[in-house]
Amino acid sequence: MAKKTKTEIDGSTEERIKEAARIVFTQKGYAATRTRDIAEKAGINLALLNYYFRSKEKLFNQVMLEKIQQLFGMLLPVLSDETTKLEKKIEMVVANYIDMLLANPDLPLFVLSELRGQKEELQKVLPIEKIIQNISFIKQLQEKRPDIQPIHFLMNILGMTVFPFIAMPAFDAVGIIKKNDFEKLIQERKALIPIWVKAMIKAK
Amino acid sequence: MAKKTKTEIDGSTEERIKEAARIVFTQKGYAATRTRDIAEKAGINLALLNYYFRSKEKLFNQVMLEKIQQLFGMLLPVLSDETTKLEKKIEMVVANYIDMLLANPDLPLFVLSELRGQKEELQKVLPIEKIIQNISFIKQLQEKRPDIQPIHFLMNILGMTVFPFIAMPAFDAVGIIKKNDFEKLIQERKALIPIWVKAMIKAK
DNA sequence: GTCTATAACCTGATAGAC
DNA sequence: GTCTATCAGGTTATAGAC
Repeated sequence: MAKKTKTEIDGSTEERIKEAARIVFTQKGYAATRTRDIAEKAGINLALLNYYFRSKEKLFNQVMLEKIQQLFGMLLPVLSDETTKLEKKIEMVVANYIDMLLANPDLPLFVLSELRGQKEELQKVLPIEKIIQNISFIKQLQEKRPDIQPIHFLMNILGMTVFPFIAMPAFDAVGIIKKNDFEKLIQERKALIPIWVKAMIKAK
Repeated sequence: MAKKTKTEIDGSTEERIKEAARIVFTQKGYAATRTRDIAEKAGINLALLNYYFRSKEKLFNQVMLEKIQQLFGMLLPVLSDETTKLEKKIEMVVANYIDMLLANPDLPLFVLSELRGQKEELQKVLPIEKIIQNISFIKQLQEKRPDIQPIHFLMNILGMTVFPFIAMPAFDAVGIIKKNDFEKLIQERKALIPIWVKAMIKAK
């Protein structure tokens, strides 16, 4: 049996570079990332990175579009399902989101910070008008609480779910949460947030 | 009357540089900021920046320490006051925080993203042990809900309050919120969040 | 496709005149 | 204190050999 090449083990060179780019970009951000770091992590030479992706910026844009979809793309299918009732939707969104974030803890901070000043990017990826209206989630909220803009509840759900991941580096640095306890805390929140949100919706 | 110099109008040169640094660093982050941009914004020469602050990093650290205190420093006095009862504390924290954030909308995203991987910084500034225990806010929460870790409620308050500011660039880019409507929305939340939090604390 | 060597550029920092 | 000019180092991107 012939000895396997790196490519056979880890996938195509192009994909290896992209995977390295995902890791380095999300950890350090665009400006602080050096293409040399990506090349080294991918186990290839710097010239090869440019051979495949032409430039740092083009490589970044590919990664960024993926990450944006990863962060926002999951919301729509759940929120717009007509057959699921409001309470169930809240549970599903929170549970799905938390699972995804536990697998990608630095995703939100990366996307949201790299998004400052780059307005064009998002609008290409997401069908905006459809999100705001026609999402049954919004209608369901309006039926229950016509006196409060549905966007408030969406922000509350996202805030309570996503914020711990954004603040984790700070909370960890300050010693409020040891990194080991974090996942336990987040798992507790998976059950608690839906309870809280339902109470919020009823609150007068 | 003699013509006024720039310094007389805008404050000392050192302070003008620092103010320019605050703006540029918070908008673009450390890595993406060029000292030339700061110098230009301050209306001085690049050499002068180094004359006053020795290096980009030293200037950044000064700004960063300020911003950390601005973001976290306000919490303790309110949360640890023994004479204020829980409900009132919640109202005060939310109202004070929102006012501060409206005046510094990109503060949270800046601090939280620059904090990745820099653990030392925070611990110097904040007396951590005192925060976690001995804060009457924590005790008050434990009395009402001994079955839930107080940190959950702290995260909920901060999440609901801070998250809109972190996500605003994204929400704006995607067209969910026009920038003009943002402040109105935030002002609504100033009254709503305390109501929601109180409902959350009662929820079973 | 992959490498080495290098070009072209940019950025932080300093030297030295005023 | 403030400026101009420049250095030293690092970074992206490409040329050219294999």
